[in-house]
Amino acid sequence: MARKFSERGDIVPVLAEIFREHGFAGASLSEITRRTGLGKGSLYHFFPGGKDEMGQAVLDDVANWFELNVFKPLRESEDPAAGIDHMFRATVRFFNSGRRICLVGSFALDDTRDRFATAIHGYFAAWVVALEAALRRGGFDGRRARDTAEDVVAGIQGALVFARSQDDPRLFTRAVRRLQQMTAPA
Amino acid sequence: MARKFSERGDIVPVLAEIFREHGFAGASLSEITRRTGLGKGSLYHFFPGGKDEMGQAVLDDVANWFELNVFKPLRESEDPAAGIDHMFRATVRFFNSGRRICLVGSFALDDTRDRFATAIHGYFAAWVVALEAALRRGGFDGRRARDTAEDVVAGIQGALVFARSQDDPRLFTRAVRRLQQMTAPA
DNA sequence: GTATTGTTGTACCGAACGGTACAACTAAAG
DNA sequence: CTTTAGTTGTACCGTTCGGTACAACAATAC
Repeated sequence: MARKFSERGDIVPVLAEIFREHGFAGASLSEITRRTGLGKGSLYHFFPGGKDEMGQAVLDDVANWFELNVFKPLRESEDPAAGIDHMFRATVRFFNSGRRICLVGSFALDDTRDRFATAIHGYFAAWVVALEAALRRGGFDGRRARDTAEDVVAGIQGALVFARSQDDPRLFTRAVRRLQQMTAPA
Repeated sequence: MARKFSERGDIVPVLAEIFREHGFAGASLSEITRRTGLGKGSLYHFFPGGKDEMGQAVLDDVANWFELNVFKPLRESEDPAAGIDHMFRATVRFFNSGRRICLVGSFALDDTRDRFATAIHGYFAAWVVALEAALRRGGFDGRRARDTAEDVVAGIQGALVFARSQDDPRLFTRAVRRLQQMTAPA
């Protein structure tokens, strides 16, 4: 076997950052080759499906991260409040305290959504379901658990957009703190 | 004077819809000529600055609509609660009950934001300021008025993204109803 | 009628797009 | 050293991109 010069795993985070900055449609192959340092040859060697496969790989990577660092703790933490607390801290960390936007959310807005519909749908759905279950275990009744979970997940998205529009990450962290209060047992 | 065959005012709403569907980067001139029915000649006659000027015109149009239908009622309504109620109804109408995404929000996410920074910043800032003032007139103290205004504006954005990700507009309308409850006097 | 002004379609530009083909190379296995 | 599989750079493909030039047109003013 020949030695691997690069690996998909090394490239995906770079791709993610590019898609975050330019959106899926706006991310050109020339920008991708420049930032990854890989020629088209290598790029299409790792992603024979081209840009679409890169987008899918990035979404999968994000999904894995959240599954491991957010959904699973939410599901398996013995103390549901601890799981929720963990979620908020991981989320703030992931979005770099509001300086980073949500790739899935950005893909969800324009017609990019059609190509990645299941991944985008699944990401938000899994988040809401996991949070809803934790809230319910923490004493919220069914209706309120569901509503609060939706409000928190959507609220995080909105706060990212808002903070970015004002070029002020603190708007995100402050909003998250208030969302966290919504999850405290009444 | 020669007769006007078309007017900027007739074209802008079509442009808005195209930008909503494809994003700014993803909206191609060929799609624009197709949907507007105008050749490049006419297009560049009305928008000598090209796509950038089209984007600016669309943002201005949205800003005007919100100024007239949301911010002004919020500011001038004698009963602040009535102004806020008006805001929510106008907002739901504007976003077609969750079937339409927010153009400004979509522009805010990728590097399109850099070109239209002031317009995007101004849109959200004006909204928060107007809502905050109304809440304060309605009895909210300063801190709580500001926080609630931010939560509502960001919450609407997030609900639009979330609803679209799940392809379920009702997620938007339900979220808005809950946001509206947050604005009810304690 | 003619002149004027505003509007339009078409042909065209160079550049960049996403994607393909393939020969050259690297490094480990034998 | 030779083989073999994995990786890379480069040249190239047809298409589409945003944008320009301009002649032809329509409608009003005179």
